[in-house]
Amino acid sequence: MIEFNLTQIEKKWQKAWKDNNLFKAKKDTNMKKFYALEMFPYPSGKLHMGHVRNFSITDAVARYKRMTGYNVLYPIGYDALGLPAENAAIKNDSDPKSWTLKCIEMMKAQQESMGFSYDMSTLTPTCMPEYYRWNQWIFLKLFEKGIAYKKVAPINWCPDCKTVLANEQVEDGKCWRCKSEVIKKDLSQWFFKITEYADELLKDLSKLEDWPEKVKTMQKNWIGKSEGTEIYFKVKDMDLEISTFTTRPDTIFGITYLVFAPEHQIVKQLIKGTKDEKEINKFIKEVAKKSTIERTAEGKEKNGIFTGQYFINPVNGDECPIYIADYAIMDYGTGAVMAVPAHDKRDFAFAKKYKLPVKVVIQPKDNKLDVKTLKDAYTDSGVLVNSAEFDGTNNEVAKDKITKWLEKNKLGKSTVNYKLRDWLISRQRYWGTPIPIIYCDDCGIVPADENDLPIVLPDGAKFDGKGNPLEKIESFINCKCPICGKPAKRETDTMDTFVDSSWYFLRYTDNKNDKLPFGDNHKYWMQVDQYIGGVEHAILHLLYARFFTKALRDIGLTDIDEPFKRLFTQGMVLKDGVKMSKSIGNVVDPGIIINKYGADTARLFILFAALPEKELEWSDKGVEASYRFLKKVYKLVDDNKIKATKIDVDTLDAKSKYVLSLIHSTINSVTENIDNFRFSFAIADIMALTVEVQKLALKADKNYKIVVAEGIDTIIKLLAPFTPHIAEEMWSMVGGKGFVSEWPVGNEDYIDKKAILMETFVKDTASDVRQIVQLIGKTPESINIYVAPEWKHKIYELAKGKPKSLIAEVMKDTEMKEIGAEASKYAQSLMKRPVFLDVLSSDDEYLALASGLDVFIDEFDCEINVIRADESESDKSKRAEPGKPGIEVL
RNA sequence: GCAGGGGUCGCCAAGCCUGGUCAACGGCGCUGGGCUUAGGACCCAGUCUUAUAGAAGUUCGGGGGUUCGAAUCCCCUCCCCUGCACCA
Repeated sequence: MIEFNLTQIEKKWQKAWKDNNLFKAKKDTNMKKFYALEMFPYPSGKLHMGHVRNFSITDAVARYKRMTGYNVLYPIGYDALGLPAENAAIKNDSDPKSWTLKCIEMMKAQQESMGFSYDMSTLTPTCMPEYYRWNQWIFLKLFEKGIAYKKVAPINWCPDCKTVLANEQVEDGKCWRCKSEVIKKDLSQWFFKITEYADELLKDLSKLEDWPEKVKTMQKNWIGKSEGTEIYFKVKDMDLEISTFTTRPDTIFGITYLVFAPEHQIVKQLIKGTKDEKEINKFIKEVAKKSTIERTAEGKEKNGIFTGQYFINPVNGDECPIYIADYAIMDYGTGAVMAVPAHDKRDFAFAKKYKLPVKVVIQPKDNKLDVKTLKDAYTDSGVLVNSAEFDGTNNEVAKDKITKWLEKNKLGKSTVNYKLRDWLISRQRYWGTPIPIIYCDDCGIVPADENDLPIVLPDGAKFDGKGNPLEKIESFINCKCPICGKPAKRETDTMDTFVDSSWYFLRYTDNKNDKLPFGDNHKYWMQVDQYIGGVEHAILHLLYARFFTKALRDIGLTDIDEPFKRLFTQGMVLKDGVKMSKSIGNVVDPGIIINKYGADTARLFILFAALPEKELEWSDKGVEASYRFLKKVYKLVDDNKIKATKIDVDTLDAKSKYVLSLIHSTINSVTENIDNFRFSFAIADIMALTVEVQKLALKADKNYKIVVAEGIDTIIKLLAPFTPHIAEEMWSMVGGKGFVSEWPVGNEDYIDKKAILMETFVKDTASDVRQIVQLIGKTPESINIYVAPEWKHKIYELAKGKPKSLIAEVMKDTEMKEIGAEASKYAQSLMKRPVFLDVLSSDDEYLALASGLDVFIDEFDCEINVIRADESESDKSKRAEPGKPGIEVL
């Protein structure tokens, strides 16, 4: 057995690719382009299997597209700013920059060892001023436009660490690092006005035809558009108006109380001076203490308290109590909810708990609701009752009618509400893009001068985990006001790292530009033709990136309004049925796999073991199978170092004709499968072809060699997108010039259905013969094969495309529909043999078998006699008897 | 609760859109054999049940329907995963 050192081969070709600068995107904008992009990784320093899968898929696409003549841009980059680096710095008493850069080097080395075909010239980590200065530049433009703005907002604040925490960093209401209780705090924060784009972001989802439905749905839900009505209520005996939002204005006559979110500003005025003020404030404090997660986790139990105040329902003059309840949230709608217990499940539950009245205003068509027996809210449609002039109206119609009535009487208006909220980009952290804003005592909030960019993160920060290090660096904070020139203070908040990833794909098209974030070059490259990454980014990153593209369009930088033409979300990598994770301890280190089996093996396994969008179950056995396959191909090429030449089909015999057919039909199927992201099918096809070519290669005849060469040539090319290193190596072994660069095209003239038919005959017979030979354990001297005319059913290949019409004919002839079940059986019996046999003349069939038999002569080196069973009466006795496979070995 | 995706012959996993080449691709595993001192590797065959068989039977979560014919279409139902979740 031949030994081959895959790791050595891989190193050799990685160097060759690098030396030849093979993957640099070309400047020629006349070429058809393809922009392949993977979601750039956070530089943790180590690749995990998820990365390897992501990149292997993208690389296969990029390589395939290059081979089919596209000018491909396949960039590399790192999402290099962010918390982990800062935490590492705190832990190791170092600084985030050197830690990050070190990690990038390690990660890049691993990516190189996988042989991904990046255009290395695009590499710009987002932590470099050359990149983040453009974050600042864009911020200034967005500030000018009013898209970036500052407002006071409640955030999670850790009093010990003196910093904001992301929701994910709050565990059970406590800081994940120091375990002290996190408090809600109002802080002045920077936002991007993504809500202004809510409608467009929603509408344009329909443009994204090649996005997974799942992702589009998730975004749609996240934006959460809901059309409804804003209704105003007057507080009894007070000069206060309450605004509420509802999608059910049709139930307005059924209101029996109203709830406020505890944080609602009006609440203070409402309870001021009332006898229960203290108690109510206590309740509010308790709710505020709970984290959002805690508050919503229970799900069922609703808590509230009566304010002592009443409001007036304008449609009927009812006076109803005003409550404060934890199930009302400040972030949605107006923070106040009109409660209709009879027709809303939450209101119903709350009303039952606090013994509030329930009033039915919608009756279903079939049965009548009775307040006394009502077990839960009725939320379906029906006809209005107890609703004055609207009685008898269908509730869907009433929604509109009542809203119009409210509008006419200035008691409300139709409105649209979104769940989407503005994007809070302020971070009280060091390792992010400094927000280019200056605070001047005289001029107020002043944007930094564009010419002063970049505002660079200062060195010498101390990372002690207490607050934002930037706040302690005087040289950074102190500056001059760009307007009046007086001493002023710099903003110390930095930007959320999602800002970096919201437009990096644009920077890649023009990453050396020092005048603008990107230039005209992007017009040629954008949109990203294929974006590939994990589904975990379905909302945040992908929504931000879409928003950013639109915002950049509105500040005149581009005409594009959707960045990613096709999105592909790959499945997770599992081990033992669960996600690979450190805590479970089932992580497989890609580095170890690469060292042991080589990058090509890892890539092949990952692409072969599951369809890319499905979950991938890691299997060591599977990896070994992939390795064996590569070894097998390598041996095949090593044994047959011949160059492909032109083929004259007429000179070929049946066997080689068959293999030639298979070669070209495989080219077609592999091409189709890659186009449809079915890499595992494509690879299975290549494997099947390899087996056939290998068998043919065992023959000594020159005739075969031509086809074997063609097969090898094809296999190398087809494998190149998946296992590029070994493909290059084999390409050079057969004397190929340069690098594997051309995708093969299936030649229809070579695809010979008859040849395939012959093969199926031979294959069937061969398996029988082989078995007998193996049973005997010795090479036979002579083999007799008796062929019954109806012998083989496997002539479907030739009948391809015909069965349906044939069946139709049969059905017509026998008027099957009327005969019923009997006919069904009849049709089936017809379909199984006679019908298809008619497609072929029996001579063809016979010839097919006969001409395929040279295989045996070669394989067993014995005499073969083919006896056609129907040649004469006497031969019928020699027809295959039960127990014999129609073959006699002498 | 809402939304999305699934349940296929030991395991992984195709097929379903466009119903009949489906007992159902491929990989793994297992069994037998060839080759070998042996093992590994490699090669061949088998791997739902019955059967001498190229035959038949019973299968694609469960139930029902449409059809001459259903893994595939329709309805109901059970189970699993994923996302969002007291969104008014």
